[in-house]
Amino acid sequence: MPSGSESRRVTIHDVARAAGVSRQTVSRALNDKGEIDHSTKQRVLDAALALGYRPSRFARGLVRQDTISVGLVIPDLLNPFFTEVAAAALEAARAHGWHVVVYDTADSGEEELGTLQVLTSQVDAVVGYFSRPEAEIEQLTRGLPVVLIDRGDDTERFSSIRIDGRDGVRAAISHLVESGHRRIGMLDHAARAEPSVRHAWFADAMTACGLGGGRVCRAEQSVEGGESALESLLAQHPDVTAVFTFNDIIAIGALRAARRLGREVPRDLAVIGFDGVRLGTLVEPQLSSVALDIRKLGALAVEQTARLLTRNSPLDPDQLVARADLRLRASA
Amino acid sequence: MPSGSESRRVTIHDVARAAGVSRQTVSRALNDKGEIDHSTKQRVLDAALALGYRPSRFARGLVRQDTISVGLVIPDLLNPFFTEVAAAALEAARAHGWHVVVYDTADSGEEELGTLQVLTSQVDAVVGYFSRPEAEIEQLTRGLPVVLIDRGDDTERFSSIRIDGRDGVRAAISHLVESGHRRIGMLDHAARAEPSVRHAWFADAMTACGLGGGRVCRAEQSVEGGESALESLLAQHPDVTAVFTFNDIIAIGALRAARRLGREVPRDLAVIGFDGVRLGTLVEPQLSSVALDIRKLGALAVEQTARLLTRNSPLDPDQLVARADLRLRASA
DNA sequence: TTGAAAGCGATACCAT
DNA sequence: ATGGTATCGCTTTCAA
Repeated sequence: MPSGSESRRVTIHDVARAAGVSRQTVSRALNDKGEIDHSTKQRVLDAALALGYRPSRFARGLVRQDTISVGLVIPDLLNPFFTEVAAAALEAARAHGWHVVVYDTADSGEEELGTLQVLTSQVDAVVGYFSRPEAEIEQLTRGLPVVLIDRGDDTERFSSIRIDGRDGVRAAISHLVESGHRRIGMLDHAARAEPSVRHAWFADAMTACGLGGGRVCRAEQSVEGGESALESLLAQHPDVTAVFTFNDIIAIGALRAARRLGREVPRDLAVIGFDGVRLGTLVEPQLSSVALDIRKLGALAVEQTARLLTRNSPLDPDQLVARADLRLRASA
Repeated sequence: MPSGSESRRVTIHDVARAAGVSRQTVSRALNDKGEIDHSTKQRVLDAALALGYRPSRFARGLVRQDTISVGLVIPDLLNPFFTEVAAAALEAARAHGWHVVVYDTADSGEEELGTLQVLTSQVDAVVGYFSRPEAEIEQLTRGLPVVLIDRGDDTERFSSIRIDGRDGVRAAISHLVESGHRRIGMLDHAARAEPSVRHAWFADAMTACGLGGGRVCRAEQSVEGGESALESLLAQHPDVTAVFTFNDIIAIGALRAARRLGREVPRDLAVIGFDGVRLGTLVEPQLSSVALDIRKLGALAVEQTARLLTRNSPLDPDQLVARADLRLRASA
């Protein structure tokens, strides 16, 4: 068996002893305070280096109540949309000098719970995506500032950054109709039992355009999910000439499936996604999308967190909204 | 002006007083220890809830020396390769029960320094990408376990996960040659002054195939960088029929530029990238690449960190290697 | 310039 | 079942 490390932690005390000074003097030397003799300081620094001393972040945090850490909870970092949200949040948090602890819940409710469990004792605030009931989250976070992102409409207890794509989706459908499309389908997400809010916007827009409910298929939130969903949709409704999707990743799947099925986009099938991820500009044809300002979304979430943290006039719900607007590219 | 929060922190002491018990009893109630009367426990819990009490993570960390946090330093989270590395590291870290604090250095040496500065007092180990000189990193991390990823060859002081793509690149070039290509170019990265290690592999492979040095252009690590680099390359050497690129993101830029220039891939121009990011399967045509097992890369980095952390037989350099192998798809 | 002592907020150990 | 006391490692305050 390997010879275990039975080495006790090197503390400030050890350094003090080695340098022949008191602990306070060590503290002074290490923290670049004035009021210390240059040679003493050097001696302390040498001793610290020699012993491999590192201050305990806990002990230090205990006395100097500064450093703030926030937990960022993301369902799936590999989903480009969430990647962008994370990057945006990271950037905004850095401006505040915060440390961001990132958790990927792997799109699983259980992981979410486990994450929440360990997370809460490690951070000063929580930002991110949660699918569990509010009561559950509340119980686990007990008093921690929490900012949810894109949490449907059931957000009573927590601040939530809402996404408002109603007008954007309306514009998307209008555009399709003006382009001559009549049989328009939607690829909704499949995560929950009920249709998504985005589906509701879609349905409203269809109605507003004098069209029926539209054909809907459910899709997993992945490229593959989008592919098979489009296949199902077209199998059931071969006459569909345009699709709106829950998000861009699904749309990109639809693009691929269309190609495979020999439908040229946008000639034989128009596709409009939702989110406006960068990835949409890399595929061929470039993806039209009801696009969010994702950086602003992240900044908003962080801003609200900051206000909650300082108990300083939190933004109210109608300021916590990120609008999504139609951004036309090549796919529709 | 907003009425500032002058509220002192609620401590275990306050809860104890409110519940009419001692602090220890509060601790018991909150940590689900046995040896406590049910009604007492309930009373304590109620008091805690009422006061909005949250244990100090610092105080707790000080006495229970468990929770481990590692800092993950990434140059640019929006670069799909780094996204994948981050996701892989996150996953591996979760298995250890670690918390991962993520820092995006925005590809800037200065940010890197700033990050290192604040980071070191917040984590128990550091993993990631660094471009600064080792001596500088060492000075800033002083004794913290550090695991570098893909740090060229100048890695004396730290553990580093090396990427070995020599054979993979050789295979790539051989494949091109066998497909009839003779004039092969490379789009190297432009971050540093010297050519990259990957360029050296390229040059060696070219030599081994009896071809000259090949035409090289520098590219920024972005799709746009790849686009303009390919344009330059073809402007200077219109006779080039195949390119190998520093990484996939640049290759994808090359793909786009080729399309714009009316060169069909792979017929008029073969393209092979490096990294093997998922994104490569989403573009058209799908990207051939000298591909890494990125999850393994992340797992390896975390594994070594764990060993360093426990001072438990760290892996030696030749075990810290991620091989990259040719993965042929449609672009070559 | 330096040191002694008093916290910071929790948990562990040992009494009771 | 509950409370007293020591302790974790550091910084701050105040004397010397």
